[in-house]
Amino acid sequence: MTEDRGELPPGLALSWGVLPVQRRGPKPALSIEQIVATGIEFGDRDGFEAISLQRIAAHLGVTTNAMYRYVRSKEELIVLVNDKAVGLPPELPSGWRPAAIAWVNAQVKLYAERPWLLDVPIRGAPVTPNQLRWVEAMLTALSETGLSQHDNLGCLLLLSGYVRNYASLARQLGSSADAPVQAEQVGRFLVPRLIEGGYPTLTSVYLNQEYEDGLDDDLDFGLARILDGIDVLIAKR
Amino acid sequence: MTEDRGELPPGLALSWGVLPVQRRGPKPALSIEQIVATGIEFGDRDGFEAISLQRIAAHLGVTTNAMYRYVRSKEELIVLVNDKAVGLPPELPSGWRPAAIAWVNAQVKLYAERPWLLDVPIRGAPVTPNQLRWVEAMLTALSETGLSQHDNLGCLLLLSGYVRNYASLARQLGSSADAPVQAEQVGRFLVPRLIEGGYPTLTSVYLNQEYEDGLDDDLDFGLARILDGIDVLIAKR
DNA sequence: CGAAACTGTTCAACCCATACGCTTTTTCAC
DNA sequence: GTGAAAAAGCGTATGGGTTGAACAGTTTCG
Repeated sequence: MTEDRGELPPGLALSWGVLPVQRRGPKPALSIEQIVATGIEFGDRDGFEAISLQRIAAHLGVTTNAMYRYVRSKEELIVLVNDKAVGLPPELPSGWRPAAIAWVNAQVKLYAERPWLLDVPIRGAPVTPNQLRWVEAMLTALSETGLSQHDNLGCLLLLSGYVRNYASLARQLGSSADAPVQAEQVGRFLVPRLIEGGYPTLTSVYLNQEYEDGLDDDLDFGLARILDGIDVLIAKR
Repeated sequence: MTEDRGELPPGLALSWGVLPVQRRGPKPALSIEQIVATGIEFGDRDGFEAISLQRIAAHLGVTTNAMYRYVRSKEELIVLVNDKAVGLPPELPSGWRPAAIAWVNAQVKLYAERPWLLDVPIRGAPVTPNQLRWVEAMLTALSETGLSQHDNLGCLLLLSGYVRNYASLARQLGSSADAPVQAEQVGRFLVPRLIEGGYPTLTSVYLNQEYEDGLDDDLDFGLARILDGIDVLIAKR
């Protein structure tokens, strides 16, 4: 009856709602939901670094170590917070291409709303419920391409990697108020060294200020490349 | 004369060899090179977690806080260690397509040799010397496509995101000895929940064990998609 | 020589994690 | 039914790790 979650990766069982059966002893003062919700709250307010066991414990009126009755480690907590914060994917339009565009844009929006999600270290393949909802949504949209499951997985890997990369860059360049200032400062430091160090192409990139303009275009650009590439594959088979 | 590195991101100045000028006072007992080399040593031997200021300090016969005379923070240390460990890119063959393939494979090899590089959190766009060598190499290879610099940057973003994602997945699935066992265990846990939870596509993916076979094929697959997508763009312009 | 500047150490705070001990509640034997 | 044992909960104590402030020793410049 009691699931043997000994060997499972941190957060897997808990994210699916499998909690260790408790048979005797005092009632828990807290709940996982409460803890995770507090973690998200702190993340939204003060960023990823603010999600600490100590802070959550203090906020809930408990000592830090009481947390370890609910999660095995901070890593497990982060996995749970991440899955909850990711939430559910939107309804995708029909047609794999519009669906892919909608899916990518939804993720970009998500990362814009909760930038700290980009700071969550990636442990490996997604296994938690909400993450898998996103995967499932895109995978079913891709199923109409007629490609093999294997190929569809490859396409998914391509898309998800791209979104994350793009969102990470967009956060650095675009979001915060002093970002342009900082970017300019970096440029002033970097350009002379690029010139002297033998980085001709990068030098011209920086001098043309290619990195500054329209990030929205960049998103569509890379996405179009990927989708065209998939199209080529579909035509080929 | 003294560069104002106050506003620069951590590790930027140091990675380019700009150290604060020292005029009087005792000679430093250590050097940045020494510290970074020790960090890489620990990373290679025991993984990313083993790179700690305390350990490095102990190994070099100093107290932990003496480290802060050399680096501003652990983050800065990690940036330096990362750049050094990344090293120089290989010579790329001529032709942008072969060059891209070689570039991607070289990175995959790098990540296979130093898996802990995948645990280094990504702060944003690359700015350190060796990282930029890689960027420069690929960018010059792409320059023969006749695309705009802007487009070339988009292609690069595509490729680098893909490599990292792929390598991260490959590490999880393929490397360690007990990985298959763990994967199977995850599958046993997950499949019933996928069935009941309404994940039909993922269920079939797991049942067909699509995730197990040939990762090398996957690398080539996604890469081919990207390159085909770029090809389409070139033809279009 | 004296003062300025840089060195490294000590002290202190916060965070993650483990071990142990006390209390509470359930279970089961009598 | 009742009471003791078992197990779960929380707190205290302890230790490794990152970070910063305050302090004392050293070297070099003026």
